[in-house]
Amino acid sequence: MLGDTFVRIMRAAGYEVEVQNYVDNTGVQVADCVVGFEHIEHMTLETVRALDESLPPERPFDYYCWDLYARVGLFYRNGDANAKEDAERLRLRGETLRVIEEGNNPTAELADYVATRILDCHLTTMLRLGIVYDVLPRESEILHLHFWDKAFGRLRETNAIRYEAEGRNAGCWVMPTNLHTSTDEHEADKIIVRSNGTVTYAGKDIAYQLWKLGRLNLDFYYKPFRNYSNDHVAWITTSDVSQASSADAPKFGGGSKIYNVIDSRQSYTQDIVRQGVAAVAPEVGAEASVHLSYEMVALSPAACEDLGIELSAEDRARSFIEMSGRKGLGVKADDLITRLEEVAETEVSERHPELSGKARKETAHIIAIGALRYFLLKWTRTSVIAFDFKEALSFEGETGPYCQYAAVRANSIFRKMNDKIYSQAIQFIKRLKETEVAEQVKNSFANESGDEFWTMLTLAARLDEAIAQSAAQAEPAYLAKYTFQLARAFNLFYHRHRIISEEDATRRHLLIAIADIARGQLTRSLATLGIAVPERM
RNA sequence: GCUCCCGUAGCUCAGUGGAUAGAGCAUCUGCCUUCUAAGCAGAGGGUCGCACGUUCGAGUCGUGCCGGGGGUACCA
Repeated sequence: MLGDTFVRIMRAAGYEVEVQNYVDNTGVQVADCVVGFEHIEHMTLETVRALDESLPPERPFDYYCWDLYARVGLFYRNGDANAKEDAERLRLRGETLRVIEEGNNPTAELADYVATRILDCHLTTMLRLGIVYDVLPRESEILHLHFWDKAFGRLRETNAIRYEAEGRNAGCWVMPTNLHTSTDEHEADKIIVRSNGTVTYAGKDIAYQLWKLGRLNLDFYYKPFRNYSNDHVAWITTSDVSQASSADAPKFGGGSKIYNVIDSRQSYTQDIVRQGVAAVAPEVGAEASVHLSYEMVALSPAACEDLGIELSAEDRARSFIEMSGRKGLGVKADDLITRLEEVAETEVSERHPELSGKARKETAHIIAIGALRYFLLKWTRTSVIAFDFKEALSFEGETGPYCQYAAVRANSIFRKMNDKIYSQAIQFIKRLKETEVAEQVKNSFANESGDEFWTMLTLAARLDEAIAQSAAQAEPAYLAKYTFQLARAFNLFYHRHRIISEEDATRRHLLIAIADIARGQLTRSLATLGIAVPERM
């Protein structure tokens, strides 16, 4: 949500932006799902595929894997959530990870199926929120197309990493760093290549970021993955030349600046990655790679209760509880969106019984997405979001629907206004430079409403400034706050002035012009946040 | 230990060195014969964690302390 909105803001500010979604298809989470299928359920690619096809639409493959992943967490602990992980069972993960990385074996094929299906589900969920991607670089290609090998060579040449022959990290390639000092418990150096020869995420991300900056002189092969519309396809990387249609794909990567939208808990890893990138490509330096970090979305104690999760007395006293996929502790985006849509539909049906079922659903969807997007965007990136159902499902006060409502009210003025009154106002405003007209306007601004007019107009005029500032600070919350202020100002303006029925013609022309400007700016501001305005609400 | 972030109204949070520190929620009180009340107006509620410093001026910058959280994995 943060990344998508930042993209919209950057584009609105005039930048050319490419949207990538990194597909970590050789990582531990995929490996764990595969361990679940192979060693708990004793399934193969064929039976997993059959299972997938038999799943009901309300509990699709990603839901199944969410549950399975939590079961694997228990499996590693021999069924006791509080026990230590069993070293023997944990070895299954390591072996699975290694075999996946190696490729060309049944386990790797199963992993590929699982990762691809999860990705497909993920894109569908994101599309509900209005989020789309340009390219989906897969971690497996970073390895198979030798991105890593090349980056590895450069890291060695520049002495950014060194081989440890002995000690705790014997057999590993590590990157020395002074980002923090070492203790008995914690080594200062970061392991880039494990003693079994596999590469850590940090290593793969260094290679990936070098490609993103056009500093690797290698490229992926591409094939279409998802058709959003006729002119927008999300391309996925492949190492299989025969399947690729790279010639039809746009040119990806090679950016001058990259924003890596990653949880602040990964800031240490990102610092390491940036250090590695800067060592290999000193000409672009560390500034070219920005860690666009954000604090986590956690659960409020009340939300845990709503989810039926029992909390210790200690946890209940906390302001938030961290989500955990491994513990199955979290809110699934699809569930939340569906719930928001249901609540919105109830409201829409009450207010607009005349609308068709289809129109109600469409309106409810727009409101639900507006509510969710604003709810997640109103917090600054450094603030932990303690997710609360009551707050997230609220449509009043500082919310997306409040802002949408202001725009809907504005539009409804113009829907009810007859064309003649509107065109009169437009003609009048066009003649502003004429002395006589200017004099009339000046008089209208001179009375007690003048200040209100100016407040509304100057605030509306600051949209571009708000977008520029939001882009410069990489802080979507700034634009969210501005949008709310603009909506609030319009609601007050709407309340204070009758527009269509205003009898003083000059005053009416001005009210119409101001309302027209306000609704235009509000609509643009909302669109930049990825929030649409429904016909009615 | 080291390191990063947070501490502002009952709660959740904004706040770009500059005016009397602001929103939303919650509580209380008003306002629908009108372009939509998912709205508007009003009331109460503050030692901006503490101390010292820089400055004409500090919620904002610096130093130290106190409290909370994250990271410091051969996870990501």
